[in-house]
Amino acid sequence: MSTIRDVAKVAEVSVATVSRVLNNKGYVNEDTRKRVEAAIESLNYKPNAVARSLFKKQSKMIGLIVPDITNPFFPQLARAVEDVTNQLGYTLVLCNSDEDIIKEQKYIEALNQKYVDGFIVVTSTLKAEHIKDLKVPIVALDRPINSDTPTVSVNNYDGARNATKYLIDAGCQKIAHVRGPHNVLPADERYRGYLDEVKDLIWYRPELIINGNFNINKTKEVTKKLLTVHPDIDGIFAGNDLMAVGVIKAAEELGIRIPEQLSIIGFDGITLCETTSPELTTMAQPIYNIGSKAVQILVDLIENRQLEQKNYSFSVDLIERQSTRSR
Amino acid sequence: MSTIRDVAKVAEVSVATVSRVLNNKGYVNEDTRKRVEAAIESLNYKPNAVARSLFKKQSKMIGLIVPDITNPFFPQLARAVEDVTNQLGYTLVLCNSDEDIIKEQKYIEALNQKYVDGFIVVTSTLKAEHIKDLKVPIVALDRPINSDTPTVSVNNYDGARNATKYLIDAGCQKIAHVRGPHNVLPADERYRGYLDEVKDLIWYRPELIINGNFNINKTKEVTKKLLTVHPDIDGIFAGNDLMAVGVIKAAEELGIRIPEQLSIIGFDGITLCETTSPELTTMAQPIYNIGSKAVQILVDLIENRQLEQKNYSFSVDLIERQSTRSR
DNA sequence: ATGAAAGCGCTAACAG
DNA sequence: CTGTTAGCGCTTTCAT
Repeated sequence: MSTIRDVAKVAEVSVATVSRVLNNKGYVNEDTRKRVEAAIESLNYKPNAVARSLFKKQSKMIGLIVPDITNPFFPQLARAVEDVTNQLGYTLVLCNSDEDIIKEQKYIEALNQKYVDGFIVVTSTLKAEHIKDLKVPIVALDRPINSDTPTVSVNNYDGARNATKYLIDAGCQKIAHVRGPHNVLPADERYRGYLDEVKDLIWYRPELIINGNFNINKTKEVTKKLLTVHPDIDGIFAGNDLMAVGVIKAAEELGIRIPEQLSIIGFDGITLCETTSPELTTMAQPIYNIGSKAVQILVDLIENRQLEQKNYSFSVDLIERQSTRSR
Repeated sequence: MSTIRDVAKVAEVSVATVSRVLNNKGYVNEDTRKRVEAAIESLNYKPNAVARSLFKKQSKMIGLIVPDITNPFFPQLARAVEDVTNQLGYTLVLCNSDEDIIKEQKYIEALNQKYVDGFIVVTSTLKAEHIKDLKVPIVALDRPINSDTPTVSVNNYDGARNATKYLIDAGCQKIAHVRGPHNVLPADERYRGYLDEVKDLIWYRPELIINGNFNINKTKEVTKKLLTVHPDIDGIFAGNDLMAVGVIKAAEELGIRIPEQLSIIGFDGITLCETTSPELTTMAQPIYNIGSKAVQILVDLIENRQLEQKNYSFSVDLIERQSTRSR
């Protein structure tokens, strides 16, 4: 590993000059630049990122904190984030928080000590108070932290209304909703969307709403119970795709045919939708765009560029597959 | 952000002493240690990891290079790797290579400049020559690089034999194999296992082996073709779970019932197996253990500990689910 | 047991 | 246009 001094020596200039050509900054004569470049080449010199970090107090790294990369929504997001992070010259540090505030804070602190330049976080536990004296920018993904923190997410309320409407339009006469965990904003919003769409319909009853906790097996259990008590349910809007899978499993075990007897629509648009049988109709988030936008915003913030917009709310698209009757 | 100097000042000692208590190294009087600790506490001092890195030439970070975190095998692996990395006091950098040697090399170089302490790589493209002058340890995961590089993987050959045997024992009379890409060792080994198990059986023919490239849709296509030409195939060993899903899709479209008419067994044991209908029988890798072991080895290497063993080959376990007839 | 000082590799005044 | 130099915050000889 050669250093900037070695290069300087070979090129017969000072380290300052080498630094100038390295960073394309300040005046440097064309000939000496050539010499320096030749020296760099011949020594196969690579600048030391750590030394640079120490001086600049930034590391060209960003931290991504997700609840659990194992949840199939996150790999796609992480992929987008990693791609763009990299394209913009940064390096991605991945952290799994398990929705545990302690872990989140430990990660943030540890990465701060490494001069990480910013964070992208998916969290329901981290609040304004926890990040108030963070000196680097942070952007909230999927779930807002507070109004000061730039957020990129999706219009869950509208998406949920549309999903529900779709089921109604497809002729469903009694539509249930499997909601996600309380106090996870997207789950709450999707619930609200469903409710506002059906609350005035004659068949509506609060018992049609059950909690699947964004979890397949939990959903399977509660759905089996629900379908047993209300065998006339002919449509279910699941608060996410994972829970929609749970609904499929429940229907299967009860011998209910999808979509003939029961239409199911999910939410998120993860690739898992295409591997189930029947394949899942869903309200798809533009997952890649969301991740990508979050990084762009973060890097704008890091590099002190003006943000055109602080919050981005993407809309969600219906993808019709086999789990719903076509209208 | 206070520095070690601030602490020294408050504790009325030299920075050297502070450093000693920080690192629990060298002599330091009990009283002064107390004073220093109090100062650290009162200033809420956190040592600067970058400065430390610069001096020590190591960063307490490790790089994980996988083909694509979006492939459902990798999130589970990444999760294990991240967990253990973290438990051992390191930070994980995630890289998606797309099996592109150029990207792999770019990542390695970039991380080297950050003094990353070691790498865990899943690759079929990286060869000995590419890593020969890497100064930090590297461990190969899932696929070996060369005999010098510690490797943790699974006994693909035996697993494949057992998978095939299982189908035979379950009464299948004509068993096909959907293999993964050539020159990806696990795919080759699984193919070999299948072949050795069936090559002497009277029904065996080379046409029973098709290439699904570890890809769902490709597999669906080739399998449909195969099943059309050979409608008497009653068992398929898919080289991984993803391809097994493709097989399910193919059978579905052809109206072939699983497992009554066709038994399917996959390989890997990803969680996806539990979301399909029918749920997939598979030869499951101990994915978490594999990832975990890889990190342990890597950190042993980083910290100059003697390796008990350089290569680990885990065995693979049959998990019976709904896609195969029970014997 | 403690402190002074050099230096990890780089950048950015500042001088010239 | 180029060089000298002082750090960035930490660790580690080497004295004392």
